Amino acid sequence: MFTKACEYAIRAVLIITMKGKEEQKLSIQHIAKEIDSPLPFTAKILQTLSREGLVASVKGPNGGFYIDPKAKPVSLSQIVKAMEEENVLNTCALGLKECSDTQPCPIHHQVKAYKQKLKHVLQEKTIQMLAKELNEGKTFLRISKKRKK
Amino acid sequence: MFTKACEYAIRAVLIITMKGKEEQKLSIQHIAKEIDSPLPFTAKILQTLSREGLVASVKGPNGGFYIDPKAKPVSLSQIVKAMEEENVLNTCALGLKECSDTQPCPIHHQVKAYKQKLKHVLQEKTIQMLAKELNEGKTFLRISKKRKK
DNA sequence: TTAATAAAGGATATTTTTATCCTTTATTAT
DNA sequence: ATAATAAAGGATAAAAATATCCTTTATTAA
Repeated sequence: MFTKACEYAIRAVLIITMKGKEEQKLSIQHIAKEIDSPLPFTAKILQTLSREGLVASVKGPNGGFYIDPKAKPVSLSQIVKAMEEENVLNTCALGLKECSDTQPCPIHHQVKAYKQKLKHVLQEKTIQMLAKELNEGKTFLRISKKRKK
Repeated sequence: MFTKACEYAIRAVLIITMKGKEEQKLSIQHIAKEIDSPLPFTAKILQTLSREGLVASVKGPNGGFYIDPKAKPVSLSQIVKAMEEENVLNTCALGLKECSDTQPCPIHHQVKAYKQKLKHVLQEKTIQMLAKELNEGKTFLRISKKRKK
């Protein structure tokens, strides 16, 4: 559905939102380990996210990534857009250049409803909402270790 | 959503179903032109589809591709499977190895419904059904030329 | 039986995505 | 000021997807 880059991006912003504070920023190393992603590739993605203003970053000792608590919540679609994948849900499922309600491809109608719903999810769901559910243990980003007896 | 290879595959089988008859088979050239796809790449894809038994083919003069009228209708998911993309709808949207109803990723539930419905569409819709709608002018594979006055 | 035709198959090339490495810049602590 | 640290940025490498080319095999028509 998304590219690896986009998957890592969403996971990274989630971790930064959950664990990054202005007084204790997260390093690339920490983030990559936490989301189990290749470190240098993750660094590139964080560069993009930082440039796009979706995460805050500071260089140097004690530097790293965090979310400005004054900043507006970040929607999933903002991240998808930052990773230049906005068209995942806007292109024809059969790859036709011309495909629309008036000139639909053979599966246009069947696919349309679901694309729209998903688009809505991406627009409405913010990283902050998802981070909350993660904190509450309702959802997961990594395999929850079996607790010792 | 699908790879180019899979898009071409679906479009190719549709064209073969609509226009290919045992007594008048379709050449690779004809198919590639019809679905506006790169010829040699399309040839490769047709090889796969033929090997998987989703289309019939004959070599030599007057050879080409057609659909055996005695064969069972082909579902979209059969094509997707033949192109080895069955997992498009079975993998976690955030790329997690472990993601399930009991250990859901942050967007598992939101995405699940979408994936299931789409999976259902792929299983239920056959190329024959879609070809019928194409023939009836209800759907399109190429830009319909504006008719002259 | 031979020549022509058209798909099958194998090898190779190009492009995009994924991933890595190295140098530069900003920031902090000493 | 200087050294250490950590992200930013640029250049490069590896892998996968897309695309092309050439030879072989099967079939048909002459």
